[in-house]
Amino acid sequence: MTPTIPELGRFAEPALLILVSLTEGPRHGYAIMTDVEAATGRPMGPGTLYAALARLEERGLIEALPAEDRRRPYRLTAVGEASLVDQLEHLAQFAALGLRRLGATTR
Amino acid sequence: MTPTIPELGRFAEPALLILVSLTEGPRHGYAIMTDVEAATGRPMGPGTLYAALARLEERGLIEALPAEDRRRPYRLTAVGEASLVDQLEHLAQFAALGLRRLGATTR
DNA sequence: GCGTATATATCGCGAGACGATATAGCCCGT
DNA sequence: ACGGGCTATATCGTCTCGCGATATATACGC
Repeated sequence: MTPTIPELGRFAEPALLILVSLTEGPRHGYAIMTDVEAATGRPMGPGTLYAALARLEERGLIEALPAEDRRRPYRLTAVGEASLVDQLEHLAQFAALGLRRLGATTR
Repeated sequence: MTPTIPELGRFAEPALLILVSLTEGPRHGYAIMTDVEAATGRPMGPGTLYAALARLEERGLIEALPAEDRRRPYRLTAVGEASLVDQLEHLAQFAALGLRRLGATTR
């Protein structure tokens, strides 16, 4: 695996999907759910969603905004955005490396 | 998350690292371990490694070759390679989408 | 008023990531 | 020849996490 990819670590699926969804602006849980489902085809159940949201907030990657109606919107923190950029860059490099190795052309 | 990414599912970290490592040819467990560690910086312990190998073999993504010395080499199956291409392509698309959203330039 | 969509919360199972530990053969230096 | 470090695999236990199921409540349309 010749070229070095630093810090390729723990890219948890649902968490990343949530963070990317939040790049379009603040959103509450249910909106993220439908958004992600629309984008990926696979539904993300509430168990997965709210658990991941709680973890992300706890770790300071997202933060809660004052609730409107019964909606509890979240937005990316600076840390969250930086972390997302970082992870996506590693991910992109890793995927590119693998595909290069396989001789496949990135569509 | 406007553009649709079908089947963005379960991109398990260690499993993918193993599969990518095996694209360079058949390798036994320990070689994969050191290879991955060299490439990523972070060591993958034997617990993670051999458990993941067992799962990958069980699912037909890799297969064992006749043992040389005390080494038990594995190689990618056709299914494994196809699956890897598939996952890496989705991963690349996803990462690209996210980075585009963030307005970041891929280094 | 009844069903459906919106919205969040919580529990529990099972899979998996990962550190720790065990075992054993091999190679090298002294 | 022996001791230490590298090669190589196996296994156990824990903790995290993904995810389905379920519960609850409000709002909207028919």
